[in-house]
Amino acid sequence: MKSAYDILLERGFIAQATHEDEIKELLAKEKVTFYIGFDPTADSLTAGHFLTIMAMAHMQRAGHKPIALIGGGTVKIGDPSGKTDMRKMLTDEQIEANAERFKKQLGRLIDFSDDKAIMINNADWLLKLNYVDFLREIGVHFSVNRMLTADCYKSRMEKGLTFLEFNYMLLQSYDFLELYKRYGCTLQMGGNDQWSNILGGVELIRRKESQPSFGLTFNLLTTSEGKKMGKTEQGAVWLDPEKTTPYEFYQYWRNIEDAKVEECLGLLTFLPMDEVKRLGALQDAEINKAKEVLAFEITKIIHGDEEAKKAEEATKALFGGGGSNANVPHSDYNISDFENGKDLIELMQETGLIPSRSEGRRLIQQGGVRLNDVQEKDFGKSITLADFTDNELLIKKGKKVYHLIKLV
RNA sequence: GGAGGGGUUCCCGAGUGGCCAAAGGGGGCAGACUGUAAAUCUGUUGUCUACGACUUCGAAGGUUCGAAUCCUUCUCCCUCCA
Repeated sequence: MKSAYDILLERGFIAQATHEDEIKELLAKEKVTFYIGFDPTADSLTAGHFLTIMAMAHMQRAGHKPIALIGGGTVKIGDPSGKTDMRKMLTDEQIEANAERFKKQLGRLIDFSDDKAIMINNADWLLKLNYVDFLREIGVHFSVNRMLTADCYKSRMEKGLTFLEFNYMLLQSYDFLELYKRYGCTLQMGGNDQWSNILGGVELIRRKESQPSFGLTFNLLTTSEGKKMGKTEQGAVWLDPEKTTPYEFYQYWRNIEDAKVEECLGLLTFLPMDEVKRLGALQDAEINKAKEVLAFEITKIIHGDEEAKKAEEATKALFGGGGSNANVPHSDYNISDFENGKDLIELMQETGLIPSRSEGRRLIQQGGVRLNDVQEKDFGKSITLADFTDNELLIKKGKKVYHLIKLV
């Protein structure tokens, strides 16, 4: 049987490891307790977190025990790694609310029943630390000189780095030590941007406990241009269906660039690797089939089978190939709303297709709006019942954004 | 604490009295080409009751016929010195 390490390697997760051979051996013969941290900076996890959660799931399936560490304490500091600016400060209430939502979302992907996994918040120990004691016990083991050479601080050396943020590494390292002592956690994993922070913890455990511990990082999802993936023009791709609907979520992955299809299939689905390779090898227009599979599988993992099917159905209806309109993004209106005509731009604004009337005008003038697939060039257009077909009016914005108006 | 330099539209960054709703780039949106891809080209990118009006250049006052530009106070940031 393949070890968890082999699986992660094969699927393309592994970026760096502190002790490759030892970790490989350890994961092959022992049940390992490992942890990944999530700072509750927003009220939902994002597609970026999804990658690490998948790694966690693979590990759990291979028999290891995950600890999902909610960073209720560390979030108050803010990780400067890879950030060009300091983060906004969050209030205690926000942090708590965010942490609650993280818990729910993680619970969907990781099995926390029967002590198969642990979820814990580092606020439990970080918030009661005594400053002087902490400096004497932990701070003494860190060299400022070495910290400053860390890659993750480089960009901040020009823009400025506060002492607050500079301490982030110490706190994360302390977390690892704490989890090591509490649960015998010997492995920390995370995105590759966490490398320095993870190393800090490994070294701290070696110095304080004279014991080995390990770190492993994952490749981050980036576009072929090297930008972070999981972001759209509207912001991040969220795992919360209220922030990013399953349909939008599906569409995001359906529109992934060709070069990333195989990588994403490996990282973000549970499909067997030979299937991943087969799909990834498809060429030209054929690769769209692979993208359909990718979008469906990922949506299924996050939102469940039913929502994935709905998203797929809606996509078929909109982009050709039949299917019913039932699951297309839509708004319900009364017949009376259109009896005297309703301004098209106003309607588009109400459905969220456009943020302002000016935007609507531009869009229409540039030929970016279609009503039931007929281009509309008149920005003063008033929609009446005559514009509906079978009580439905499909508004298309650009090539990919649809909204259905239903009369009820 | 002292000296100096700054805060401009989503971001970076020009602009030192009217020609400024503000150059240029990035990003976004739309059009063309396509495969719901990438790349490329074109247009566009404050708001509105739209050939005009209104609100924007850290904040509040002031000078002026007229201010992003000048003055005053405040505030935040950066650099050098201590």
